[in-house]
Amino acid sequence: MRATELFMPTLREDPADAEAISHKLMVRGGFVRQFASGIYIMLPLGWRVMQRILGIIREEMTGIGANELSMPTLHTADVWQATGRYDAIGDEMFRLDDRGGRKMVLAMTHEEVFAWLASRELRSYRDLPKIWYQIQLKFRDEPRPKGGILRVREFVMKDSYSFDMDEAGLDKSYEKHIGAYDRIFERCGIEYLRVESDSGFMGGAQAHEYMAPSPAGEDRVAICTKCGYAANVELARSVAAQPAAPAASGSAPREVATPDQRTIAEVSKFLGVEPWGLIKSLLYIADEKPLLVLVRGDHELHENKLARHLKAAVRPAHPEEVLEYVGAEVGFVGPVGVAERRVRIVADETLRPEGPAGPREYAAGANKPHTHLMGVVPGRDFQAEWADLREAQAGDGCPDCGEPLAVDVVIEVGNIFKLGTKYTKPLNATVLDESGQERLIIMGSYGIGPARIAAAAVEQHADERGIVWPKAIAPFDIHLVHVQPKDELQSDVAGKLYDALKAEGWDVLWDDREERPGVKFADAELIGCPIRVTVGKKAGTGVVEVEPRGEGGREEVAVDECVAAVRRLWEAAL
RNA sequence: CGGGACGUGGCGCAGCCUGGUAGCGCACCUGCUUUGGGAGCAGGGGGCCGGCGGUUCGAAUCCGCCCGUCCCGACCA
Repeated sequence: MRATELFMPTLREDPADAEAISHKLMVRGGFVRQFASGIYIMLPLGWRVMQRILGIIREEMTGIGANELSMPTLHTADVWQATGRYDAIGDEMFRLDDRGGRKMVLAMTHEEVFAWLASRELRSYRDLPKIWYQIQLKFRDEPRPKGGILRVREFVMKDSYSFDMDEAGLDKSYEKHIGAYDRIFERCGIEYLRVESDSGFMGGAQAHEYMAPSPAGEDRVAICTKCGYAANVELARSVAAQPAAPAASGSAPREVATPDQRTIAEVSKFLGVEPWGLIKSLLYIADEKPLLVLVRGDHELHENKLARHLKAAVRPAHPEEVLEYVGAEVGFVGPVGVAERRVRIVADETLRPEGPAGPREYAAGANKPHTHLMGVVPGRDFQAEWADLREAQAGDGCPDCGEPLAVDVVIEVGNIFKLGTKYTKPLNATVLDESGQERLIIMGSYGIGPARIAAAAVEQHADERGIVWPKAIAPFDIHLVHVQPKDELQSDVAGKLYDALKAEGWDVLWDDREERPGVKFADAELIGCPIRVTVGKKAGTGVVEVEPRGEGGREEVAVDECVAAVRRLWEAAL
């Protein structure tokens, strides 16, 4: 394509409201424009990248026998009411009424509609297994869109759904998706991890997320480089790294005055006790009842783990509630004596007294103003229920092999869930088995965010000049910079090269604009096509330049050898 | 939802504190020159200063409310 025919609005400066590298570069490079908060326009370059990614996805989905179809994005509320999600999901769902007053929603995801279709069309075990997928818009009224294209309110998703007779069939469909997904992310040229994840409100047994490491990400994963354990920190298990607190002495807890010492850091310093010798006591509200949550002082509570343990939504208590329920202000809360106030106590496993090291003693808040207790022994001075509540930290031991874990910041680019009958049951999606028995279909659901793949690719492959696209998903394969379009000789060479390169099957962007050379070079580096061919002043002597976008130098080649030189660079490109 | 910031030609910003009817760079249009790293000169077009209300002789500027956008946290298949 000729640049003079292409809508390619590049910007010299970073947009003021962009923070993430991918956001800045995709706006500057003329790939996307923001329409409203969390709602983006895909410009021609951005849309080409999307199509490349979708092409790879389609090939790999076809490869596992999946069928593409297209579902509505405007749903009647009834299917969502049937599965209970109409009420379970709050403001994140866009809701509207039709002219007759019927409740409608914009699709956040499509389990309901796929299960509805399955319930009407799949009748026999002979119809299974099936994998259906679509590439379709999703709408989510995110409380806080951010990171440009990373967290938005309307976005394209590839979502597929598997339908099987039994768990064994589901396992196979799940494995097929793992294979396809591994190949998709590999082919797209991004670095990724497959990690264990929380099945969240999707429900279901097993779930993994595909994560692309990037500082622009919003999730954290714990990974073990030795044995391969990898999990989202919202469920990652780990072995606390820091040493245990002192062994319990026989004496009862004693009060110490700690004027104005509220935080772990303050109390630790004031009492001369390391953070891991403290108990962090956090008052939460679950089901409108108070709940004291305990973790060791050097640990962080992960609220999802708490919520999962309780099977209830939780929120931190307000300061007034803390005062009301435990009788002390925030900073002086502790576990001793709160059970008598009918406050339930849940404590992290690390504090459990039955460990190999036996009971330990800690310092904790005394539930009295400006006072802490020392020598508090879990199990003796207070009782609690035990659960894994703490967030895995870098340096913790791997739960499987004990090696230190690393924690990476990542962008979620895909996920896979074993759903079971969570959606087929309420929508009554059944088939008859060999014996004529009605059986619920076992379902799985599998998503990929193509725009997030693009953003992750930019995050992972960019330099100070612009984007360095992996070759499989670049908007064009070759950027043909025609330095002097008015020069007839150059035009002749550029035109011939354009045809020759296209004839080899490459997509070529021919920059035939009347622009200064500097502008063209800068745009080429910003847009980031894998290979640049420059037709300039030496074209008269039959010489042009070829250059890969990443590291690697520029070389001069004869016009006749240009295609071969490009092919060599193309093979070497990521 | 809690905290913070911002809103002035298409883009990036100054002006606001100390009220007097809007400016800079880039982009855009015309002409000439220039042409291998975001050109030069000359001329030109474009802004109800986010909205509403208030104070004032007079508001981009002061006050109030609202809207929008971004960032941190919470939240989030």
